[in-house]
Amino acid sequence: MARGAVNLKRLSQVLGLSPTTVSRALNGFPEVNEKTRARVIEAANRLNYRPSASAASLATGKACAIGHVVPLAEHMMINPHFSDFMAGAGEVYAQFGYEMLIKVVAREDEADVYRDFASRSRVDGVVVHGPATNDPRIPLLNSLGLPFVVHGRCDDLASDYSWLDVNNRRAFRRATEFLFDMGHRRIALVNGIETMNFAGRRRRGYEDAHQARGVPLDAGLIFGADMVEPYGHRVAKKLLEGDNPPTAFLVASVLPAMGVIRAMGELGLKAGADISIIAFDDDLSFLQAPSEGGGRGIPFFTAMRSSIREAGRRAAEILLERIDAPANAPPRQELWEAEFVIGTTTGPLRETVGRHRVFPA
Amino acid sequence: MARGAVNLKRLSQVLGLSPTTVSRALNGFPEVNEKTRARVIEAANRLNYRPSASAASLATGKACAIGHVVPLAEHMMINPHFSDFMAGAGEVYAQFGYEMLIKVVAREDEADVYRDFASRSRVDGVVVHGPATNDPRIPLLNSLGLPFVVHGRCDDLASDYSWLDVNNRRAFRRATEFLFDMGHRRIALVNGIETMNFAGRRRRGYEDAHQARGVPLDAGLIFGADMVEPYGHRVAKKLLEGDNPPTAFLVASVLPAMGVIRAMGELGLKAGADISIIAFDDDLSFLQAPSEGGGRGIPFFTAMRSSIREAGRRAAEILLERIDAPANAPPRQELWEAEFVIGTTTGPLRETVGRHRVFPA
DNA sequence: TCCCTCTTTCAAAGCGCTTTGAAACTATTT
DNA sequence: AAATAGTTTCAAAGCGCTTTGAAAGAGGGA
Repeated sequence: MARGAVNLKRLSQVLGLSPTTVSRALNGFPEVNEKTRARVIEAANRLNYRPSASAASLATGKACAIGHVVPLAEHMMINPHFSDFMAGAGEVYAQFGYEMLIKVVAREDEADVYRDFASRSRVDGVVVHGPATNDPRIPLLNSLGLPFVVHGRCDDLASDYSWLDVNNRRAFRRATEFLFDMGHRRIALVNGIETMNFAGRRRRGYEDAHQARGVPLDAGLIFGADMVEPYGHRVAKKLLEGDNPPTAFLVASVLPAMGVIRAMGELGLKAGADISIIAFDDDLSFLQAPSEGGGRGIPFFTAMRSSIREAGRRAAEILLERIDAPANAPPRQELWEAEFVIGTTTGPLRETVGRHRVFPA
Repeated sequence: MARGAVNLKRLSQVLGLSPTTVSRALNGFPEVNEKTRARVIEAANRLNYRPSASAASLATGKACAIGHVVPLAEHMMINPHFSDFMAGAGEVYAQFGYEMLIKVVAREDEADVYRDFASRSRVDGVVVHGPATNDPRIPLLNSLGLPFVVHGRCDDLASDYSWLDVNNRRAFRRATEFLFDMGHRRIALVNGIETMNFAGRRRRGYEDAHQARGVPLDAGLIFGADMVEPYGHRVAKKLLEGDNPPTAFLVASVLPAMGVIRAMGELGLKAGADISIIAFDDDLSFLQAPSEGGGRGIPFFTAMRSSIREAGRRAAEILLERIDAPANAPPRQELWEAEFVIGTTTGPLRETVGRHRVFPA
């Protein structure tokens, strides 16, 4: 405690009341006279009284904090997708008087951190990021009795835990079919890392569409890696300079999609006219131009869009709800549909798509 | 505390020792027999004992947590620069057993949060992000007695507080002179928001170079906004389509620099050959291609480079050091020089830079 | 007036840890 | 054997809050 800060004892002395009454008055208990309560609140504000967090935690057993574990690894590092999610969650925490506790650790230490969170009662719950198939964290957290919510899902038999996810499979199926409808047949899939569960679903959606339309899959058009800008650039450059290039790209994030755009720029190709691109758009805040006059202009990318920030908000709400709910409450599971927005990066198939074409006059 | 978790009392009963001795044994006090200590540690591991965080905080007055306040506003939201910094800081915290506590609040509530942090002793120190000129947070934190370190500086008379900053002025002067040396005379400055202190310094560096070389400034070439991708795109498009376009761009971050690249691609211009670009590169992790074979390849952007993640690490170290240091210890101040790396986006001035040029064969 | 109920306040006992000051035990010296 | 010093352990008192169970005060009915 900062030196000289006023604590409950001192405040109650000043008021000529017992600590009990003061505590109750401030915490909204009904059995305290409204006149007394007003007096207490006034004095608390005047003396700038704030209850010690650790003392309150110790007494109540509640930490009023939510933990987020961030793997230190290269992939799934603190990336823009992640931090936008956090920003959304943080808003909700602040609103409900919770703290957000972030721990950056090597992946192999993640389980330890959860155990630590649970037994040291540092947090009341955690958000699980980037679930893999059959992620060991779910059974661990269940056995620890620590409330949690998963951003994403672990497998199709969404079993006994709460999650919030986007219907990635349907979104990618729909986007693929949209490109088919535009006449495209060779569509590159620039996917995220396939160990991440959501990437697998996206691929399945892409495959679903091919199967439904009877278009054969070409393994040479499917890629998976961290969703960073240079990845998109590298893949696009390689494909577009190679033989039999694709006429469209389906990209897992706007970051690699920007890389694809860059590669096309270098080759003199124009998005929409020469090559079509659809990106999954998490509505990342740092890519949005400050809205001039309110509404958003016509989007650049044709995209499957779902705000990851909004997902962060909702995940936080679900978690707080579960923390207050009885332990046997049924898990909450939400599947969101991505919005499909048409921007400037898609167009009908052109007859001749050569490489190093002269820029159209 | 999780139900059934073993606490100090239980552990000491099991061992047949007093809580005092067990606590001292685990905390490395010298006055405990090494044999006893070994026995205690073994039992603690076996029973999976972990001291309660809040109880320890309450008893010691130390929170073992560092606070970061993130304004909810549009600019200086959780952006990639910010989160890379956090990742670096988080590594250091984890290493020293500290927690990172993040609070997302509206800017006008920031002072309240600091007061709260201090009087509720939730954190032992804070990191101040994005200082403005004469930032009110510095006197506030000083008066609260809460240790802090500033990422950046508030004014040139770097007074009585600890900070870590990059020599932005020199970096931008040097980059501008580099472009002058290449023959460029009309150089656009795509700066960050000028209320941020660092943006002012960058502008001054740009102006220094002009003055030193006797090149007149053109206010029509200077811009300031949030460092997002569409900003660079918008400015570049406007300038390059206008009369008397610049031949080079000096950009405050790789994000808007990517926007500039995109605009150039749309106009059929090639970076380096047609237009030169130098960006300030914070070494953002999500823009780095995974290093194949260890070393980093030839960089795309010619850039002033300084790892913001490394800055996060160092800032955390400085803060932890200050927390342990006596209150009257002199502040720590570090000024880093940015590295200048030559990539593919700069080249000598071309005679004729038209617009909508045909892509070179 | 007395008794009963309802409202309002309080004293005291934790929550689980650290830390002070003292006690018990050992080893060394007189 | 007694005194001294050094080592090792402990009982007890907090840290600042919440919460239980009880006491005091107020109001109403007999």
